[in-house]
Amino acid sequence: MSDPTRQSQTGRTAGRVREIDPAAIAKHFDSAEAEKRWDEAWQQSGVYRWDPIRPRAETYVVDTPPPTASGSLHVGHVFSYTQADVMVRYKRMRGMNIFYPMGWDDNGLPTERRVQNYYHVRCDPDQPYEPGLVLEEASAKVRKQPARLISRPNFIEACYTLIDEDEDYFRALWRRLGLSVDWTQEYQTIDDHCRRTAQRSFRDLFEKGVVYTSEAPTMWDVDFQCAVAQAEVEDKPMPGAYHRIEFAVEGGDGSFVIATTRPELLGACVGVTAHPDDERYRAYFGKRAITPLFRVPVPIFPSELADPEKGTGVLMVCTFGDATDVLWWRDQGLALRQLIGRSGRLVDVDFGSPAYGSLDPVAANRAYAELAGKNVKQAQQRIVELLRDPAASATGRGAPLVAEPEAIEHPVKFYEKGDRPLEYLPTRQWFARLLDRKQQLLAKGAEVQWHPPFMHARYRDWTENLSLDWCLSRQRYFGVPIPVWYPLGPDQRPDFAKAIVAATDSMPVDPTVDVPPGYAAAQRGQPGGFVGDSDVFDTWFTSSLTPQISSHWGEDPDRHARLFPADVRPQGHDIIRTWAFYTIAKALLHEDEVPWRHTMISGWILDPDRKKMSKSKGNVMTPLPLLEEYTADAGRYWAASARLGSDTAFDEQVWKIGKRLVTKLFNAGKFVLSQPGEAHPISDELDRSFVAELASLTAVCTSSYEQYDYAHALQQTESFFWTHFTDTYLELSKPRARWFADGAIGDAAVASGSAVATLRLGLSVLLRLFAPVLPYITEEIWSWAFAAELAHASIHAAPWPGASDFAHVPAPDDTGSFALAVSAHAAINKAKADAAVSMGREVERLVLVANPATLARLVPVLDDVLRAARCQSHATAADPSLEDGMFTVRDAVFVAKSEA
RNA sequence: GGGCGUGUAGCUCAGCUGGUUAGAGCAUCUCGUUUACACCGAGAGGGUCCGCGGUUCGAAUCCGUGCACGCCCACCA
Repeated sequence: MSDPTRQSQTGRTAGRVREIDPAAIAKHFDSAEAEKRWDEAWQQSGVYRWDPIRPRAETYVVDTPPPTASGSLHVGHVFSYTQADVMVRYKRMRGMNIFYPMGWDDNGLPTERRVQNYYHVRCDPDQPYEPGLVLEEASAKVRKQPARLISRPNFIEACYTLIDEDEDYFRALWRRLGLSVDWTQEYQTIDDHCRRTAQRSFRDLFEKGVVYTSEAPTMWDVDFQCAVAQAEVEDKPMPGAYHRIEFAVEGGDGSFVIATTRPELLGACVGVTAHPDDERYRAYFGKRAITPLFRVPVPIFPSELADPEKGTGVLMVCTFGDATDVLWWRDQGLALRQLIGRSGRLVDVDFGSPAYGSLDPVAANRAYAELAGKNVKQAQQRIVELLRDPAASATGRGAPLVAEPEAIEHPVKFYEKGDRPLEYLPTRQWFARLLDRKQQLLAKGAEVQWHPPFMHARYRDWTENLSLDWCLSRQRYFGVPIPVWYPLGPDQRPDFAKAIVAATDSMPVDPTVDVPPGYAAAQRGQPGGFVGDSDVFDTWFTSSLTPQISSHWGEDPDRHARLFPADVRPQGHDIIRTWAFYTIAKALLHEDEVPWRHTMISGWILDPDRKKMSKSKGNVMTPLPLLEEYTADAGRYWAASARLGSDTAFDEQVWKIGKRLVTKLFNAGKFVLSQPGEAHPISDELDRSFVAELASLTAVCTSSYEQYDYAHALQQTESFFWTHFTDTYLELSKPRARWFADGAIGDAAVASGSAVATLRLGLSVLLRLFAPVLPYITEEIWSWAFAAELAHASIHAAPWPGASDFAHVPAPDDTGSFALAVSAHAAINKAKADAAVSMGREVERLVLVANPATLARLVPVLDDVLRAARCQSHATAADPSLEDGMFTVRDAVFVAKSEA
């Protein structure tokens, strides 16, 4: 189909060209009608269908980003998905067999949240399943009441219902936008196939010893009650305060004051540290401090990580205030005094127990009773009051709080979707070992070609600075279950070291429902029986497998070989550290491969004030009204005008320009294809020099696209189309093109045929250069004549323009001829503008001035210039002072309007 | 604190490996209806290419440096 040797050539076709009847074509382009019609035609003809038979080398595989359909739809989606589609369309026209799937990322929190809000429900795993439960969108009245509690299976059903609706909406947008997706290759990250792929991935990593489970302090969101990975954490500046609290040194020899922003963790204090060189505290190293209020002795140790400049230079180590606390706790083998529970409230503890070892358990427990059950904020408030009481002192020298809290602003870690600061809680989680593979991760990242290249730095920086293994498990409901069971001992305690991973052929499994091999269902939860892991995977665990999901890794080796690694991953720069990183990690861990050879990184759409668009700011633009007003092609034009990787302020003006271009193409197409003519070879100097310009434009566009620089190709094509084609060549060749209709014979017929053939070649090439960006209008015009004439039913399956389009056109005698004609034409235009006459006004006579060499070179195209200007007679004058290629006009006399 | 990017006309942006007088579109102004297009055409005005220093016959472009803006990462006592 795309074999260039089978391509017929405009201008070579024998006999009359197939012209259209301009009257049969609407005055204006009805974009809405055309978009609907062509979308249907494309789906029917299957132009975007992947051919599973063609070899890998001819295949271009796209690892499409699966959108979160439950998220809000805005112009940013149009932006980045169009940029990818433009590249895909180019590759398709280059003859590549395109694999371009669409997935939906339904897993996880965004969907759960949307279901909770939409139906005003909460998932409660203890509720019984209600078969056939039908939920409705919650009314304002219902929303005022407490959310309805529904069972986990009901909740998951509700998720499925809603994502189906959301996906329909997205699908409609993608179709409207003209994304050349192969809709037979669709997946949902929650469907059986994806769950199987994710669980298979886990099993493979388990067998390779890459994943492990451990109970360790993990970042924890107290609202979602869920573990969080390093990649999902962001810092927010928060107001806080230094609280200066006096500790005693055991044995009565001294005291010191620590500064802390988290006084509520005083009861969780397990140590005290200062810099080894800090003279103020050197004497205390090796001794024990006594905490005020709770009177617990804790070791005092030196640490390089303590900053003498910060606070008072000495600080309390708690389980756990921050990441450094976790480090110290591990390195020093400190006690574990976990005060903060999973819900973010302080749990009950006994300060008299050996784990706490208070010297005055009664007083400690009395104080702590004031805090237990409170959340962090409330506890902080209360403990500050308690610390103002001199009786709480560990030194007996007055209130432990030695100064009023000093307000500061400091960065605090949040889950990116969370509302309250993260806590570190010791919980059992599954992890993937990444820290010991940094070098390989960096090497794979360097193997990928990043577009633009500087985006590679983000990947590199993130990988180099990685400090935690990947926490894979999440305490959520709507996700892919971790396919693991644990044997229960006689005491009903799970043996985590003997995890039973589901067999590949049983996947997908839900361990909370399915039974592990060798056990009976009745043994669930029984002594000597088993228990299923109730957690699900981090959503990235599944979405990092999109290349393998598409290639049917582990299921269809032939397909996998044809589709993996993919050729290109389009995505946003905000998810380099997550999606790109984890995808590279997975490909490395499973097969020691890169997941794709190229990645194209789109920028963001900012609002006109250069602020990021977000739902909460209320500055989100929805795309459909824009597409209605300006056409889908115009929206694509806007998206394709922006270079990869650069954030772009939304500018409706660009949509307007896009629409103007569409209209112009429509009109130019109508004109060119309505010229009748004998299809003579392209012979005239003007025509040949125009074709030479066209060929060089084509070469520029091709090389730009090869570098993923679609924006440059578009800009060049647009500028050529407007200035060289419509403003100039069309005008210059128009008189000759019309000769045929006037019954020209002999040389005139040849000259006329040359013009018509050139117009058609120009249009055909320009349409194809525009086709990746403007699929609708180009297809529309293509269908008028070229589809039959050039034997490619769809422009999107037509070959990308190249040497074979120009091979039959002889080179011009002077490659500068066209530029000279443009320049001379412009000089006459200026004379008309200066005289305030219309461009169509006939010229009785004029004098064309240029330097002698330029005048001589102009001769072969002079007639075309003069005819286009409606010039009855002329003279030339030499002015050696003028630069090469420059013209001016003198003594122009115009035919009076009434006569004309 | 580390890294990346950006800075060109009133606005949005092109200007590749250095090469005459720096470009486009929009906006402004003037003129013009011409059988593809008034959803149009022709023309004009408008710039210390962020500052400073350097390399060079020649710098928007290369080097150094400073400034401004944006982003990523680190910084949580």
